[in-house]
Amino acid sequence: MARMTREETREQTRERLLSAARTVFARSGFGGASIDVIAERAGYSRGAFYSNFASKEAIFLELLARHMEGERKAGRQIAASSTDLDQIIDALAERYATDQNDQDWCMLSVEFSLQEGRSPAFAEQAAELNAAHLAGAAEVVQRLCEVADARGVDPRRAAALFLAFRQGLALAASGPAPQLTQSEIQEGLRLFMHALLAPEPRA
Amino acid sequence: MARMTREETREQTRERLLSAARTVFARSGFGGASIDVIAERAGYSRGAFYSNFASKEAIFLELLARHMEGERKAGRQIAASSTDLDQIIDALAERYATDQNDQDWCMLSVEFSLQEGRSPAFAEQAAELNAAHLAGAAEVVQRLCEVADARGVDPRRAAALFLAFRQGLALAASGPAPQLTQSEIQEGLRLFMHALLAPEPRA
DNA sequence: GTACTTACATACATATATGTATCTGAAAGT
DNA sequence: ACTTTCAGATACATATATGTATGTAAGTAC
Repeated sequence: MARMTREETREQTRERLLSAARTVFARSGFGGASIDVIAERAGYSRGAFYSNFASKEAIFLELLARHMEGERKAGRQIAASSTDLDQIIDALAERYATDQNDQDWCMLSVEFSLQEGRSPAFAEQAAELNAAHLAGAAEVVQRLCEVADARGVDPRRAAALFLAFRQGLALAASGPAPQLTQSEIQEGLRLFMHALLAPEPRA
Repeated sequence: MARMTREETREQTRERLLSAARTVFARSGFGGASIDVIAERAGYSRGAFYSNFASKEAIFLELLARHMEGERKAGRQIAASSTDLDQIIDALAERYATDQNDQDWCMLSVEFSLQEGRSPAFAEQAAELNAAHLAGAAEVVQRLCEVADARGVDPRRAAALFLAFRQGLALAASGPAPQLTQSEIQEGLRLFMHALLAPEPRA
């Protein structure tokens, strides 16, 4: 590792801080995470943190934005990976039931949502991110509707319901005594996706 | 209001503290709520609080236990109110989509769940409550299965999925810019309950 | 090579939380 | 009525957080 330029080291510490923050947030939640711990874990001091981020909220928002961007891409990719509805649904269900990182983020999104209701300044920035995230999910649903040749489905609504369900599942799966096994979650996701796309089979 | 006996006043302050705590918790969450604020809102000092409860966790657990007990009764009652599956489901969906208090509690349960993953001592007591809650929900599902004459449905699993979904919905409905309207939530709940009880209509 | 700039560390000021120890006034007992 | 007891208030000790101000060593520019 040769000598680094200033910009490079700065970029590196930023990344390290972000990475440490991700871990600490996942473990302690937004409120429970302290800047001290984040900085320490990254191998820096609080000074380094404040030199790179304005506040705990700022780094959290950046992390969340990055994660959502990644999720959007992944969702799109899976949706485009097949033309068979069942296959796509299976792939999505497996991913969301398995990916620990995503589940961590579901948990964080939860605190994020809670925070929104409390801090108006936070909510403003959150609204933007959430809208983008929802729009991304809606695109995936749209694609599923086309594949399934399902009409009369509002992609936005279905996406919002799906995201809500996924978040709830992540919570249920967390903790020392999860109420649902991974396979049950996967099965639940499949069931729900099929139900969302099916024309309501009312008696 | 005549003179009160000591036991009576103590009971009164206990209730007032509990009521205040419910409001403060709903507004600020578990972590954000301070004992100071709770006591003040109830019209007492911190001394009164500590005279009646051991800690913030203690009062939270008591509130949660009470709420879950109430929910269990309400669920049972609704489930027993009709012999028509659709009617029961509609009634349940309406209640869960409408009841603000219940939604507040869903949010609190969320923080509760998050807390479980962090504090082992907390988790121990939580496990008990959660188990009871889940069992109550499973009973209701059991009843629905009987009414629907549905076989091959695991009530426990279905109940856990339902609770997860409901919690996710409560989150989505909260905040200044809810992503789902009340009627969409109600509709979503109906859809999901029907899907849970239907024998999987795999192609 | 000298002067400037800045990334990060250290130390400080401040706020806010919990929990405990002590005090006081009113109900309860005799 | 006098004493005892206890619910609740006040004051204190302590912990832990954020954010800022200042210091320093290393990179950059002339």
